[in-house]
Amino acid sequence: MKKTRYVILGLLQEEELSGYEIKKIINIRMSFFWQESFGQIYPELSKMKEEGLVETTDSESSGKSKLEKIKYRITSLGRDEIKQWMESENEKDHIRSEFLLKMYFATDENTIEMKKHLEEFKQEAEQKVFLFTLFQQELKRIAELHSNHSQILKVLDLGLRQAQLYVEWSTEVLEDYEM
Amino acid sequence: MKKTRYVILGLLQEEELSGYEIKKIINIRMSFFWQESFGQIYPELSKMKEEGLVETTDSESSGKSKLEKIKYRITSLGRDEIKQWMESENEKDHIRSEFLLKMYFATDENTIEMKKHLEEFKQEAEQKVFLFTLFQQELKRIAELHSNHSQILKVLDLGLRQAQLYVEWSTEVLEDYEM
DNA sequence: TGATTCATGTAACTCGTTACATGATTAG
DNA sequence: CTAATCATGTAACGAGTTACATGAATCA
Repeated sequence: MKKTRYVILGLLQEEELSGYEIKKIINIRMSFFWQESFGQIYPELSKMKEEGLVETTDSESSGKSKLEKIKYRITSLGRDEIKQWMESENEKDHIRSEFLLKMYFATDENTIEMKKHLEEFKQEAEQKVFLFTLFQQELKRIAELHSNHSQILKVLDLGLRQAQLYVEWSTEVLEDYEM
Repeated sequence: MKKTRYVILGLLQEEELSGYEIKKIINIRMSFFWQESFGQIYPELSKMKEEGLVETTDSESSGKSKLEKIKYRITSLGRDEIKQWMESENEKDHIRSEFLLKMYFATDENTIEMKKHLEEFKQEAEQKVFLFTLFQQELKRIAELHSNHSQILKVLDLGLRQAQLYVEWSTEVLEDYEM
């Protein structure tokens, strides 16, 4: 079952956001366990507005900008919806890693290519370690502002440790390849 | 782009298998980084047979059984196809964890539910640690038989360590909840 | 004997990505 | 001034799941 609405409602719980901003946040902060595309987000926002789960904030206050940035706000109906979801059973995780699939099937004939894939995998993991560390420090600084920052920090902590594991593992495998 | 054919070809590299067996192997051994459904596997096998990437082994040798179990064998064309794939760029990983999504959005109001979800998550991770350990021991025993067992062991090792990380992390978070 | 598992396959449907169209704004 | 980014939206397509149908074999 489609979960797009819950990601959106979850983010709107904290602050008013536009579709574009929602996409950006998912991309940057949630990419290690979730992803959504514009083709899902925009239609879902319209649908949820019709259903009364969100509403648009008609803040044309700063009249200078003609850039049509539509900010959404969660309604109490929306809060009910997300609360109900929170209590529901979780769907089984869905994971697909083409790299691990190749790794699993690789033979002696593929050593050269696999080394390349491994190095790329390692680099990506290092990137993630870097980004997560940054984001973590930023969140810790402003931990008082929002009520659920401690939750986000916990998820982030898992993401960081997972990325670190990936770095360690790929380093080990690469060393093994050199011998 | 659809990857079903590569999983199938990868498994057929090692041994002759039926569609049902392919599904089972993916479910048990590869579930932490890949999944496929019957609705993908069976049509893909037919298509690949037409394309000449696989062929059926008409072994009606043991005439007693009428159970129509169709075993597939990889052809040299199929081996070319998988080799080409091995050299190609990897698609970005695709991951969806409804549990982590809930964790990310949880507030004080959801503490009771989240504890339940956390315990379930922990249990599943413990199950994985158990299963991966078993499978690893079995593979190590027969490591000589197949050429690419060392690769599988490496992937399995990552899966195991990841599952262990999940157990540690959820234990910590649960302890945090108790206070 | 009846339930469960083994085994193959298809059709309908939902989900999700990609490509495209449009136009404003900002950075170099 | 031009490229990149911001911003919204839709249509078409492809991927993937689920439900169903069928029937043999095994287990209790």
